[in-house]
Amino acid sequence: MKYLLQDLKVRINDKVYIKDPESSDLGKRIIEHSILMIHELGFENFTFKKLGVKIGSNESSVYRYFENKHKLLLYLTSWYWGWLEYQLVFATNSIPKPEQKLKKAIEIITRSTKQDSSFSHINEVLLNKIVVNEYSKSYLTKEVDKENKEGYFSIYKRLVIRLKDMICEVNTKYAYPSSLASTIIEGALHQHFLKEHFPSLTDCNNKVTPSQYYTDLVFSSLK
Amino acid sequence: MKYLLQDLKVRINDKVYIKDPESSDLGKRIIEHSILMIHELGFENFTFKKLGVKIGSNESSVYRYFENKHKLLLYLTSWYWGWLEYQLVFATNSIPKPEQKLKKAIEIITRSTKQDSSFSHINEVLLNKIVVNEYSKSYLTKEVDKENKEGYFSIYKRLVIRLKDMICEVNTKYAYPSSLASTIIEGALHQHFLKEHFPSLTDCNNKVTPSQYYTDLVFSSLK
DNA sequence: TAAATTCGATAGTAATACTATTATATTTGC
DNA sequence: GCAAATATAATAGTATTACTATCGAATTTA
Repeated sequence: MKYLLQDLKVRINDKVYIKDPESSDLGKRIIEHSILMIHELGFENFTFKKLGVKIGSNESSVYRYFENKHKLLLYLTSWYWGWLEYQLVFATNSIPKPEQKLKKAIEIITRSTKQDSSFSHINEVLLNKIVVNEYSKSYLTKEVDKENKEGYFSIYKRLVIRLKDMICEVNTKYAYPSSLASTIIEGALHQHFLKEHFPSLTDCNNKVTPSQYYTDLVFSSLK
Repeated sequence: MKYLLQDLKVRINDKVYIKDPESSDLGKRIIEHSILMIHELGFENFTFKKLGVKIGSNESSVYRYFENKHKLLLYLTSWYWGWLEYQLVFATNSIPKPEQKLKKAIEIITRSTKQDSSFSHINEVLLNKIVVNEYSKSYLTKEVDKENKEGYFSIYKRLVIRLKDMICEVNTKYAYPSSLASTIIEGALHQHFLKEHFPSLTDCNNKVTPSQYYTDLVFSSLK
């Protein structure tokens, strides 16, 4: 799978970038180092100027790829959700039983990324941490409806709906499949965050994973 | 209850402000209009300069009350959680049966605020919307551990733990009471957001409330 | 009534988030 | 192999943000 993923290009709404960062060496360096720097500094303290210095290039060159850092965040998180969707489909495709399929899906979605493919310029482990810490900021804005209409969140939405469909396959009668799916995906990020920063607000720790919690939660509800 | 709440002063960690905004007329105007303006402009576009103009005062005067807008957000959200905690305790105190008590608690926590006390300078309806849209930004920062140590999130944590305790009273054996409690509180905000901006990702709408969804979720898990 | 506090006004700084221009370097198309 | 097109680096500049500092007038309090 590692090798398959290597050649996979996640297709991202071309309105989030001005010039496709996959199309040049500089573009790839922008992606690579923006992941490292956003992880290191946090999104608020990250600037294109600092990124320019880091990649031995110029602020204005970065602006040729992305309109602003918000669009860059949309690019990175879209890439992450696309990558996760691929993993989800790949891992669950061949499972015939709905229960087992859903169980696997929950596992894929709620686990924290442990290793990156270490070939490409994208470090998935750090990108996962960025999503935990920064994803909400990409939609908790005044522009969310406009950007949603333009399709900036379509990969994420597709992922939630895939999970919803799997829930429905297990129990057609369940009344809240969409809410449950969105709860799992968004909630898993939150539990990972709590584990790191507010351990008293979660039961997840070294021994108990978010996967276990959500598996229990989901199958109790669908029973 | 309305009248009781009027006189209730939510006690907020005094490190979040430089000068207690409750201690002066200007301070109260700062709180009142920052709620209106953050709701209107969103947190990112809100500045102390704009606030100064709105309250017919000066940027530098606002800085005498709050170090920066992040601290102001911490103040507002702490106030909200303190207010909600009061409502929770008030409404559940006299209920003897653990199941009914928890049911009521879920209702209080997951409902959207429908009316404000309309006496004080704080508009709870708008503040609730601010919490839905902005609360995550108060802790998804690089300073979260430091600020957590200084007690900036203690009211919120106390609320989660109260809910956790109620969950435990219903079922002592349940393995994930803290995670479930944090899921309800954070997840309810998320479902309200989805209802407004991503209706395809939730089952909540005019007819189905987050309260119903979470009540079902919780009691299924605790069965 | 003196002292202390509060507030409004003004000024100033460093950083951010861009935009514009130009010269050079590299790629590509013929 | 050369001209044209494109990409990049460097520089400069602007508006806004997020503050800090100072000062004098008004108000409160002791």
